[in-house]
Amino acid sequence: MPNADTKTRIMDVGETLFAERGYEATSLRDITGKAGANLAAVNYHFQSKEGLLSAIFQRHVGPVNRERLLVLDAIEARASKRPPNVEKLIRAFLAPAFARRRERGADGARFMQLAGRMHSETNERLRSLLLDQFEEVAKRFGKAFSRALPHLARDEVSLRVHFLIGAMAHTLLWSDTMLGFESRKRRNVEPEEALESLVRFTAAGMTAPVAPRSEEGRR
Amino acid sequence: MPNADTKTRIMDVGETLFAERGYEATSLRDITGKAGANLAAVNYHFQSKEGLLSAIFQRHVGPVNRERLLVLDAIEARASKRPPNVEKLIRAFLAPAFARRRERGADGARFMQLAGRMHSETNERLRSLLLDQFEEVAKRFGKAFSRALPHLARDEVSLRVHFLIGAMAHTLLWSDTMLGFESRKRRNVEPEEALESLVRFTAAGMTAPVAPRSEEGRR
DNA sequence: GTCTATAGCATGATAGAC
DNA sequence: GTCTATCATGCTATAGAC
Repeated sequence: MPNADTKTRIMDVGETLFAERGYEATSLRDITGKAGANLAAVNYHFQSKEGLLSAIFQRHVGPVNRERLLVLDAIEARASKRPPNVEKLIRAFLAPAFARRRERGADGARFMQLAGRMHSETNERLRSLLLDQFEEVAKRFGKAFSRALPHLARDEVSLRVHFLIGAMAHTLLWSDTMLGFESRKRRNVEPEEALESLVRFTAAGMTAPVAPRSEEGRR
Repeated sequence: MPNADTKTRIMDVGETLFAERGYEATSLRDITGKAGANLAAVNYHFQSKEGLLSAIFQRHVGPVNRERLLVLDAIEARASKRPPNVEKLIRAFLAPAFARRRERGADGARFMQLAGRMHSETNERLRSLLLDQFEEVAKRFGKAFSRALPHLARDEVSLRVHFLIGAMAHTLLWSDTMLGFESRKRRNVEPEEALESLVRFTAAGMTAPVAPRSEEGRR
């Protein structure tokens, strides 16, 4: 959308470059140059580089997280007393992010990549951008997974949720340019295909038995 | 080790800062300052900032990947004709990285974090640093997983390996300062505990049935 | 092998005209 | 709201003395 107003154009380009190269590796000059805007416009509209990232991130993550919570509401209303189904919980968590990609085309793909990247961001200030946005989702889904997996220790559930998030973040970041693991050939992965496969994988992982199948495989 | 020679001190500090803040966010001045070395020393010993990262990375990843391949050799020798056991393959891939942490203490923990971070590096030049080092491991383990999961399509195996790597990378990056998913309380996770849990999770994921349990959970 | 000094350029941010 | 010009600082890298 090269005809959008300056503020939007900056956000669009910023989204692309932050997603492709990362926050630190992208300069405001890169962004304003590509957006056909003046360098000073970033500070005028967003106060700072961090402000720009924040605005970009919230544009997508707000709707995605609202959708996640809506689906979770529906699941809990239907399950009411019984513990919720793990695969449904996982799908409620993952599908809205992948759906946004389908709905928004290139825009959505860029957001997915940026979101994946933010999960490995360790800068405290940038990280709290992400954590603030996820506070309610984290709390609600954490509780739901604990209820759905009552036989697991709390810490074990927490670990497994981290694995789920890691697998998701990696998929969001790379599914556009995924490399074959054996050869280095690139291939694109359809978001729907990646989602279905990821749900299967993580649902099996979350519900895995606590006691290892055999304790001799250790060597 | 504040008494090591300059070259080693630079590598140690570089490892710490690259792991904590990322490559782009760390300057050579940060490194040489903390290492009590001269700014020019980096270029003298390592030619460039990239050269330093490369040296740091190879110091650990070489031994880890050699160990991975040794264990894989043993598994394939024992299984010979039959397809190898998936959980053993996973353990062969994951355990050497976690073992290095146990053996090397703080050094190993820093390396784990750096390694986790490299998996979400998209800079082509830095990324090929990682891919070059992993070429043989990727090829051998890719083949082994395909043999161990003959009922799955090649692309499905490849996707699942990516999920495995994503879960691993996230765990390597965060296990030192893992946040509870519900509350934001930090807690440290013992590497052994994380490894065992990760193996269980990913073994279940890799061996998950292809056909979804029920196709109505879609909504 | 280590130092100082500096080249040469990029950075985020802002002041102030229009 | 957009521009130019510029500040102050940071960056990687190198030349050359010791």
